[in-house]
Amino acid sequence: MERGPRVPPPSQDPVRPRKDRDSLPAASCPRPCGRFDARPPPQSRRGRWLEASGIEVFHIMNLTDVDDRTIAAAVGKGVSLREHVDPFARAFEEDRDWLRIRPPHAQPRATEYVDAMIEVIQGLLDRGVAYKGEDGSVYFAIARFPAYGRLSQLDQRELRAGASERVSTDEYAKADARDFVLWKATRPEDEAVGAAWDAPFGRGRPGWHIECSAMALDLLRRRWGVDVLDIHAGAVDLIFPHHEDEIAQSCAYTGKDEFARVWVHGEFLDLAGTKMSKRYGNILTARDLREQGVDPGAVRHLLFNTHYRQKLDWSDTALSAAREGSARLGAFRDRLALAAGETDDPEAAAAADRFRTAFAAALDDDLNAPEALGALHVLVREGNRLLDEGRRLGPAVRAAWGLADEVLAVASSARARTVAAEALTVAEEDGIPVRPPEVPPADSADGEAWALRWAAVRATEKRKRNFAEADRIRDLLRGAGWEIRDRRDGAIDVVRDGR
RNA sequence: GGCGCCGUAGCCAAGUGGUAAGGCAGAGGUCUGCAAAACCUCGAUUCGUCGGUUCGAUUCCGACCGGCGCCUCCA
Repeated sequence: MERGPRVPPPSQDPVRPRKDRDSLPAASCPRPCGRFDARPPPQSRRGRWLEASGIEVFHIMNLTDVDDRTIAAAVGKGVSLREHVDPFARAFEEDRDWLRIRPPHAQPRATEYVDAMIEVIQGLLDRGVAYKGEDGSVYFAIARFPAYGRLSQLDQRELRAGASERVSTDEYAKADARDFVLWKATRPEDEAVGAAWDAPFGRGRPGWHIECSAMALDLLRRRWGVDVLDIHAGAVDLIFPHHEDEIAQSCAYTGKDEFARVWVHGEFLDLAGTKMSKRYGNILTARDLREQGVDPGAVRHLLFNTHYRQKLDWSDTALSAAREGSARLGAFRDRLALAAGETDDPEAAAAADRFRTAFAAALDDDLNAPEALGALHVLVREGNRLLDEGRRLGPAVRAAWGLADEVLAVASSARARTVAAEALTVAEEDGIPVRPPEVPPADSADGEAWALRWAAVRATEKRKRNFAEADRIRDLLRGAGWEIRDRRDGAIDVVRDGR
C-alpha cells in the first residue's frame, strides 16, 4: 500500500492491464452532480496518460444511488429512488462531458449490485468480522481487523472512543463506537422509495462503504479474476473513514493485504481560501461555469496548473490567467493546422523531441500536470517562433501537439476562422461595398457568416484606405464578440471571443 | 488534544543538496495604417522566520509565526 501516491512509471509495467476505479459518492447529492469541490477526478487524467502510454486501463466509477440523503430527498418529493436519482446522474454526465472528462468504462449503480453487497456482508459475517447489532443492522467489527487505520495513519492517532462529539451519543447499537455499518435495517421511509432488499441477515439496505467495495470487487472478479485494484482514486476527505473502511471490509473479505496498490487522493478546490463546501456556502459548479460561458479548456488549464495533491484556490484572477493561457494554446492549434507541412524544420523536430521527453517525465512522476503544462507552453512558444520565422512545422510537431491535446485537452475551443486574402472581396454598388446588417443575427449559428461578411467589407475598406470605417467595423464585430486579426499574408483570422 | 498539508517574483504555480519551470499581469522592442495575435528583451542574489546538519540548503532536521484540512456516514 502506498500513500503519498507515486505511481510507478508505466514503462515498468507495460502490459499488465490496470483497473482504475473511483468511488464517486451519491448520484443524488450535489457533489457528483456537477459541483467540483474536489477536482475532476485525478484518475481521469491518469487514465488519459496511461492510455496514451499504451497501457490498458479499465476505469470503474461507482454511483452511490442509495444513502440517507438520497432517500430523504426522494421521500420529500414523493418519488421513487430511481426517479429521484436519474436526472442527477444525467446532469452529472453532461457536466463531465463538458469538462472533457472521459466516461469511465463501467459506472455501476449501487442499487443494481445489492446482491454482490449481500454476498460480501454474508462473507464478513461468516468470518466473524461483522456482527448484527441490537437494531438489526450489520456492523463491521474494527477490533477484528488489526490493520485498520493504516491508510490514514490512524494507528498513530488517539483512538479514544467518542473523541469526536459527532459520535458516541446514540450509537448504542454498535459494540464499538468506531464500528461502521454494513447493512442498515429497513425503515418505513426506505420501503416507501424502494430502498429495501431482502437478505439472509434481514431486510434492509447497504451502507455507503460496502457499496464501493462490493461493486469494484464484483467487476474485478468477473472480468479479470482478481480482487486487488491497481489504482484507487478519490478526494482527500474520503481517506477517513470511507477508504479506510473500504480497505477493512475488502481485505477482511478477500484475505488480501491490500485493496488497491496505489491510492490517489486529489486535494480540494478552495474558494476564497476555504474548502468549497455546502457548509460554507461557497459552492461552484461545473454548471455555473458553463452558464457563465467559461471555456472548458480554460477550466482544465487552471486545474492542471496546480498539482492534484495541492489545494487549488479558485479565483477570478486565476481563471482569467488560465483563460489567456488556454486561448494561446488554442491559437497555436489553429496556426499549426494551417501551417503544418510534410516535413519538420530540424529545430522544430528538436523542439518536439524535447517536449516529448519533458512531458513524459513530468506525467510519469506522480502525474505532475503543472510541469507537463509548462513543457507544452515551451513547445508552443518555440513553434510560434519558428512559424514567425517562416520555418516548417510538420509531423513531429503535429504529433507532439496531438499527444498534449489528447492527454491534457487544455486548449480553448474557440477556433479561428481564417479567410484568405483573395476571398475577401465583396460586391459593390456604386463603389460602396454591400453591407450586411449592423445587428448580428439572433441565431448564433449564423453569427460566423455574418462576421465573415463584415470582415470582407472591412478588408475592402482597408484596401481603399478608409481606415476610419475599417476601425469602426472592427469595433462593431468586437462588440458582437468577434475578434479580427490581420495576418501578414493579407488573410485575416476571425475569432469568436470566448470570454 | 491527535493526524496531516501549505507558506517560492504583483498574482497563480512547478522544482532541486550546488545558487530557481511555466502561465497571467506589467515595461520596452519587432511586425502593423492603427490594432490584435505572435515573437524578442526585462523580473526572485532569493524560496515565511530563527537555529542546526553540510564544503554548500530554498531543497534535510528542529523550533517558531501564519494559513488550511481531517478526527467515524458534509458525501
